Amino acid sequence: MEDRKLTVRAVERALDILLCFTKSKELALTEIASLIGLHKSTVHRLMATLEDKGFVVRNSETEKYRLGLKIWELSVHMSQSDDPAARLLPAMESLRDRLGETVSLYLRDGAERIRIQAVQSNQAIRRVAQVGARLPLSVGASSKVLVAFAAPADQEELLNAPDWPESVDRDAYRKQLVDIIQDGYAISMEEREPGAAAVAVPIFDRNGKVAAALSMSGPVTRLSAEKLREYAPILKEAAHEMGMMI
Amino acid sequence: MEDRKLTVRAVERALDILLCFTKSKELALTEIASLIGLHKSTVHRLMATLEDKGFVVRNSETEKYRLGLKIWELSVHMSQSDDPAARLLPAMESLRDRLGETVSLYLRDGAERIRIQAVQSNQAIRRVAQVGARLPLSVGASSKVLVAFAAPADQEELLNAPDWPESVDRDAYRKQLVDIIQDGYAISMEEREPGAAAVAVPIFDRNGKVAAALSMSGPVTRLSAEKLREYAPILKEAAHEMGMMI
DNA sequence: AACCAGGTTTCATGTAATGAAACGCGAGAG
DNA sequence: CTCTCGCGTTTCATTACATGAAACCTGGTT
Repeated sequence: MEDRKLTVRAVERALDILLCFTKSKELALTEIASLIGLHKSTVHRLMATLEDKGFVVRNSETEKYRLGLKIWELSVHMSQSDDPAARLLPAMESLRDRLGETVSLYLRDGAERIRIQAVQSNQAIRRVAQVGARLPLSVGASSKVLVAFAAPADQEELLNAPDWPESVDRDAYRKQLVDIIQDGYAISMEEREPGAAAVAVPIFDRNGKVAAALSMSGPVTRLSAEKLREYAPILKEAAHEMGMMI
Repeated sequence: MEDRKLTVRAVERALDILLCFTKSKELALTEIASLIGLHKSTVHRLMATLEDKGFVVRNSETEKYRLGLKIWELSVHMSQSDDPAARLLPAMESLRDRLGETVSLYLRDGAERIRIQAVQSNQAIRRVAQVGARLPLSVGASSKVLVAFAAPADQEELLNAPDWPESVDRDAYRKQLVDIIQDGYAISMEEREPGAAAVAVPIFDRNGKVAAALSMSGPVTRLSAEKLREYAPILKEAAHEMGMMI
C-alpha cells in the first residue's frame, strides 16, 4: 500500500463489470459476481446503477444483463468523423485491392493489441480478421512492429511483465526487434495462427510516434517469406500516406 | 428522501460524465465539473479512474478528455450480429430504393427517441438523418407512433412529465394517438423540422410490443399528406417483415 | 514579475459503499 | 405437495472510503 490510489473503487468495479461484456454478451448477476470476485449484493447495486443509466439492459425473459443503448450511443458520437479507423478505411481498401490480401490495422492497448479495422481479401482462400479482436503482443508481425517502435521504457515493461508467455523467448524476441527497427517492417510465418503469414509496418503520427501497425496477411501457401518482403515497400508507402491522415 | 436509493452515487456520477461526451466530444476537466455540478477535485478523481480503465483518453496537447478505446470495443462486441440496426439495414435499403426517400429507424429511450439507423434518399433534395441523434417524443411522426403504441402507463407518464413542451397541447396530442392506433400509422408535416414531412409505422416484436418506429421522410414539396397516406401500406408491410427479424 | 486559469494533491470529515446475513421466489426433485 | 436449491433482492451495522475545501503546481498572459 505504497502510493495511495487516486481512483474511485466503486467506479473501477463498475467499469470492470462493463468490460466483462467483451467476453460474453449476456451475463447473469452471479456470473458477473464470480467473474470479478465480488459479493453478489455489491454487484447487484452496481448493476442497478448501470441499468438505471442505460448502460446495461436486462433481457426480460432470462433476467440476464447485456450492454445497453447508451454504450452504443457513446460509440456513435465517438466515431463520427474523427476516429482513425473510419478515416483510414479508404486507404486500406485500395491497398487490399492492390495486394489482393486481407489488410488490418492494429492499435496497442497496454499489453495487448487490438484490431480496429480490417478489410478482407476477396480471394476464395483468405484470412478472416474480426474487427475489435484483442490479441497478444508476443506473437504476430503487427505485435512485433508495435513493440519494436514503442518507447524503450514501455518495451522493457512489456517484456518483463509476469504474464509474458513462457513459450516466447525474450532474448530471441529482442533480437528480432533490432532487425525490425532497421528494416522498418516485420514478418511472421504461422506465429499466432497456423497457416497464416503476415507482414506489418508501423504508422507514425506527426510527432514520429507509432500510432498503429498496418498489416497484410494471408495463407502461407500464397505468401512466402520472400513474397512478404517484396510487399513490404508497398505497405510502407501506404503507411506513410496514412500517417499524414492521422 | 422516501425510498432509499439502491444505486451507487460515485458510479452514477462517472456514468453521467461519460454521457457528457454525447454533447461534445472533447471536454476539459473544469468544463465537465461545471457541466455536472461537482467540485473539480471530485471530477478529477473520477476522470483518473475512467482514464485508468481506458474509457477516456486525454489529448496530450490540449489536456482535454475524449472517449477511449474501451467504449469503442464494447460497442463492437455489442453490435456483432445481434444489434437490430445492423440486421434491419438491408430491409431499410430496399425500402429506400423502392420509395426513393430517406428511411429511418427509431427506438424509444425514456422520454426521448433515438435514431438508431438511417438510409438516405439519393435524390438531390433530401432529408439528411444523422444516426445516433436524440429527438423529443412530442413531435414528429415516429414520436407519435412510439407514444401511441407504448404501454398506457408509460404514455400517461410521458404526457404528464414536467418537461413536456408547453407548445404541444396534450389533449390534441392524445386525440391524434387514437387515430394513429386505428390507422396503424402517423404522419407529420413540418412538425419538428420546417420543410420536412414524414410517415411512420410501428414495428412490433413477437410479443406484440412496439420495438421501434420505421419512418420515411422527405421534403414537403414532394410529400403531400395524401402521398404520405399512399405510402403507409408499403411501410406497414415492410415493418411487418422487419418485426419477424427482431 | 505578478497574475491567472487551469490541473493536481492533501487532508479531515462523515457520508455512503460495503458484504454478511436474511429474505423471496420459482424450479426441479423426491 | 413439500423440500431444497439456486438465484436475485433487501436489510443493516460497520467503517472504509469518497468527498470537497483548500493548498499547491504549472504554464501561459498581462
